Amino acid sequence: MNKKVENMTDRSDGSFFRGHLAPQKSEPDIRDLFSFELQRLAGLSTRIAALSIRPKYGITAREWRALAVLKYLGEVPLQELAKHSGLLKSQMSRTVSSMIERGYILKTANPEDGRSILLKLSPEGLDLSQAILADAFERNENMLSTLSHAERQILIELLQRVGRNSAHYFHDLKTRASQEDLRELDEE
Amino acid sequence: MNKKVENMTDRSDGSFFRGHLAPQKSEPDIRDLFSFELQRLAGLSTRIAALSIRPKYGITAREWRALAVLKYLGEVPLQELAKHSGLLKSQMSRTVSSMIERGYILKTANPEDGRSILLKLSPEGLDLSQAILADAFERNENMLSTLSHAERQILIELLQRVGRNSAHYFHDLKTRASQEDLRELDEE
DNA sequence: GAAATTTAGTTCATATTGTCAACTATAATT
DNA sequence: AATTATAGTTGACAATATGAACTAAATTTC
Repeated sequence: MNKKVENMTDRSDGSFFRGHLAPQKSEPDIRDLFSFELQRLAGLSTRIAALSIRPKYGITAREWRALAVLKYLGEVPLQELAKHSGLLKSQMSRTVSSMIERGYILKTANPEDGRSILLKLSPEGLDLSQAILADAFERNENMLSTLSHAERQILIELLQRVGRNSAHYFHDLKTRASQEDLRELDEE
Repeated sequence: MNKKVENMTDRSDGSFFRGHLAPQKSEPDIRDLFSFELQRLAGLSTRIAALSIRPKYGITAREWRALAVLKYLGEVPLQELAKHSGLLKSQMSRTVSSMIERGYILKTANPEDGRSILLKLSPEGLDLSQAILADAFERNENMLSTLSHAERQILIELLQRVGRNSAHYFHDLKTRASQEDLRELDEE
């Protein structure tokens, strides 16, 4: 739960504390940027995952992610799966059809909507996703081993909150952008 | 519609590891995985950045990152710049040569090593990186607006620690992998 | 109830990114 | 001197991302 994090010193300019330089009246620096650190770590995490998943299971990280997401979703249309995985439906469509070919995902017609399909894991897909998930937890354990248990919970919780907040922000940005596009068309 | 899913994205107590809630019966679930949340957020952040940087400055996020990293590094060889940006030297070489063509980065020979080059920002590159950095801080502000300033500090510190720790882990993994490759060769 | 609009999914085209190996030219080691 | 290692560049290719065109089936509108 999320209260215990108050009462730390804020810098009034809103920038982050930087471990490497003593900040007095410092200029903006990319090392102070949340998204920079985020991207570097995400890239690292991708490389770590690829190192263990690809050679061992003959599957890409994205394919595996689709399986693992489908595992908790149960049986859903493609669009739903794409949304929860953070992919476009076009990407998900390809990913899924490759997983169907290999027998990890089963596809049935949606009785309630003829345009839609229902996807779920096959028994093989379930086994595979579980096996890889176990590996993934081990990798995460190693990545996070420098943090205490409490710190891990805080980290994940903060990431989730930022994730939800950023999703809203992104949606607003896109909406605003397309409105501006329309205005420009008008002016021409 | 599907009912297996609802109320899972948002657990009311805000805790992440469902194992603590229902330790006995819960199977591993990808939503419990740090790297999953990390990747989703990083993807979002990429899209948000692209939305604001690309159309406005005619530069990709990666190119900009190179400029911004170079800004704090000063004048360094390419390898050094690549390492701090989390890119391979081959990627950085391409990125840099495009930035040189456009006049944002200056390249001089390294007097101490004929193989190496020294890179630094041109005045134009400095201006550009500063302008984009200001935008980036604004974007981050919006992404993080749900957190208190103290929480932001904690988040970035935790990310930095995990980043350092994961870099070591990755290095170990790679070393181990190539040793295994060697063993296999021996056995043949 | 026919026409127009919207939606789910597939496919195509294209751009970007990531990875690795070959290649050059220097430098360092033996 | 010969070998080996390193810095950077380049080529080839796989993976990823984005958007738009297309189909078929809903849904809405008149």
